[in-house]
Amino acid sequence: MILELTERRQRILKLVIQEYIESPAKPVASETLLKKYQLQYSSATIRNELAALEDLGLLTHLHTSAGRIPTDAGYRYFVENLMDRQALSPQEQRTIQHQFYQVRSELDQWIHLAAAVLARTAHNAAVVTPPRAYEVRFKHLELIAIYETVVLLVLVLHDGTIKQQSLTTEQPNSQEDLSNLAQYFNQRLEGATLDLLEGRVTVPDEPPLTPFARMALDVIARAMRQLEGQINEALHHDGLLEMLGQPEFAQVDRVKQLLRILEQGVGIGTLIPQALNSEGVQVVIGGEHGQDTMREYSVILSRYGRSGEVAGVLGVIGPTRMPYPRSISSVRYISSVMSDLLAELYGERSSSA
Amino acid sequence: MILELTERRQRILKLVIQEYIESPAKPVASETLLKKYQLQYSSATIRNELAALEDLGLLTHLHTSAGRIPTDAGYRYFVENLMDRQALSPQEQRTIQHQFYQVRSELDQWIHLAAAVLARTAHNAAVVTPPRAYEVRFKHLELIAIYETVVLLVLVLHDGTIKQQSLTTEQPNSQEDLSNLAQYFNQRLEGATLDLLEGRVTVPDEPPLTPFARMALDVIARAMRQLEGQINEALHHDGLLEMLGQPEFAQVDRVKQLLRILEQGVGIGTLIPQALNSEGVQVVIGGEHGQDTMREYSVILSRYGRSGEVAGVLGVIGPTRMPYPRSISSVRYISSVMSDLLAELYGERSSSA
DNA sequence: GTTTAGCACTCACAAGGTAAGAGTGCTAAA
DNA sequence: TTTAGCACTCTTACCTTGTGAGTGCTAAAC
Repeated sequence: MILELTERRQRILKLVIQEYIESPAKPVASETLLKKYQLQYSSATIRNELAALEDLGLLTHLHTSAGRIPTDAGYRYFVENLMDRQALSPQEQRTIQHQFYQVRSELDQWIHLAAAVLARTAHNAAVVTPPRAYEVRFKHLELIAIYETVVLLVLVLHDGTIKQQSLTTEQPNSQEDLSNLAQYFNQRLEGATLDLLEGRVTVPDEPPLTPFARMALDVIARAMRQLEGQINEALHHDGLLEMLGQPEFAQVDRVKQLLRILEQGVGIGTLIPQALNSEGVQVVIGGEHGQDTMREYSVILSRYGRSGEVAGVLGVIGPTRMPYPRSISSVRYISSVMSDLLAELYGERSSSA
Repeated sequence: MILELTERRQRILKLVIQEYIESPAKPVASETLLKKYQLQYSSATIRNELAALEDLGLLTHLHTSAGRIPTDAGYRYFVENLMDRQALSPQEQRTIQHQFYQVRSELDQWIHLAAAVLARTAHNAAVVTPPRAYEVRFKHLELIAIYETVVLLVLVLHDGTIKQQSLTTEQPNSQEDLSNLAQYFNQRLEGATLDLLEGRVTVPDEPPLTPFARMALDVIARAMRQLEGQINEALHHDGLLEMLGQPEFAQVDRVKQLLRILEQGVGIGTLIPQALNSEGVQVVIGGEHGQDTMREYSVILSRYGRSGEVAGVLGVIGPTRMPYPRSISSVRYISSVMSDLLAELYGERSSSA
């Protein structure tokens, strides 16, 4: 649906939305607009225009004598046509760069930092999935004798994901035997995908695997299988506290809803794989995608890393009344920073944003 | 302070507290007690006794014509003297055992499962710290070439903790060189504490470390230093959603308080190291320990694992009005299950509870 | 001395009623 | 097309009142 709006209507719509976002959440009255932004026409004219915008479905009313609030369509129009697309200030960019620089070598801190920084920058809740390769591939195995009959298996995958498992054996193991076995696996399995594992180590003309080696292989296969479909489960979030001050969350029911979205991925489950395969920043406003759970929330997501290689998703979740320009800039900028980090780690195949 | 209460007063106090916990959070009236528990004395007598218990500081009033609610001291008396110390039902124990059995070899899942199970069993928020050794000791190092000049360093500590770091070098590295260096470190550093690291690898009559080896050693030292004081930061929690239905959290401010406790460790920071060095289940009711933040919350903590060896802390946090018997049983049982898991992993030095 | 019936008293809470204020929508004139 | 003016609507805050729950006290009963 393409809407042709007169310049004046565009201007008024934009002001209503900006005012509503900053007020915060107070319905916007014609008189307020007139006074605050010194418009050239009277409040009656503004009222006429507001009524027109309401007929177009971009604004609504809570009751006859209340000011206007934007509809989902109104926000959508704002995001696509009216919004000032300003980047984060150089000062903020430097601060963020600096924070990431400090943890650049600590892979397990990345997503925590990303979520924390994003939440604080966008003033909303943030979600981040860890970077994962499109395909799960074996990289390295380590077997460490922890205690006579207990072995710690550390599996490193091609994208840097690490899984640790413990194995209990009948007989005591020497570290030497374990290291040899690990080396054997490392030589044979380098780069293997899940379906290649078996074939690489069980070759017709060779002695079969020992029971322990068989067990280890099974554990590796199971771990890799588990990681294949795990994107949603690994959703990390931050910034809940940031949001609870907002008027939308004055009643606890709303907080519960939000928790279900953030902790259990209800409602954003489908959006994440979608964002992983898209370019640029995705904005979903309210119930646009037919998700009833999300009717009162907006989600701004972006992939970081490179599609098909190692990549993850990060984004912001908040009430539909959210500062879109700032949120979008934040998501865009932080995803570019994360992309650069990944590029550094996996070689310069990726390009900087 | 030792309080001598007549049997009747004890009985009434116990009923008031149980009723208040289950009502939920409704002040308890004399008439209610009489009807619901068919006491042998009249409501007037009960009122006299209630007034006496109030004089002793075990109960209070919100206003003259309101029923009684317990004070912190009342809860304390209840927990120490009146509570029925029932264990979890065999059925529940089996379910919990079963859940832990399923992830017994996946170390990184333990604390997630523990928090989830504890929260659901105790119907409150749960906190769990990962198992950590009293002393941080080197166990194993792995250096993996990820990309020409990028190396993934995987450090395994003696307690099973894994840290991953990336290193960037000037020159490309061969996996063979890396493996050799790792092996060299593994031989020299086995079991070394932080202050021994340096001495083990820089021996007077040997060639000095290569720049890369020096860098790796620094990273190891930094990681170990970081882990030394990290108990609080690693606090994992679950069950927030579980609690929001309770009347205590009807207003969002309370939710914010709770979040600050769970996410930032405000108010429980000191309790955790304390629990780590104590035997048995610790119960802190309301502001007993002078923590103003915690005035309206109770904490039930227990160590799991063995003091001085590998151990962690788990527990329950809720409003002072919490089902103490059940929470305490849950914490006790799950800490014993976790202790058993640890014992299995690190040998039979620990005893089952 | 302990228990209990009886009753006055207190306080929270809900219901109803009113007034004030914000803001629209419409009309008619500019 | 714009705008002044005003009636109308609806929310919100505030008060008032009534009701019910529940205590605390007193005086009689056990």
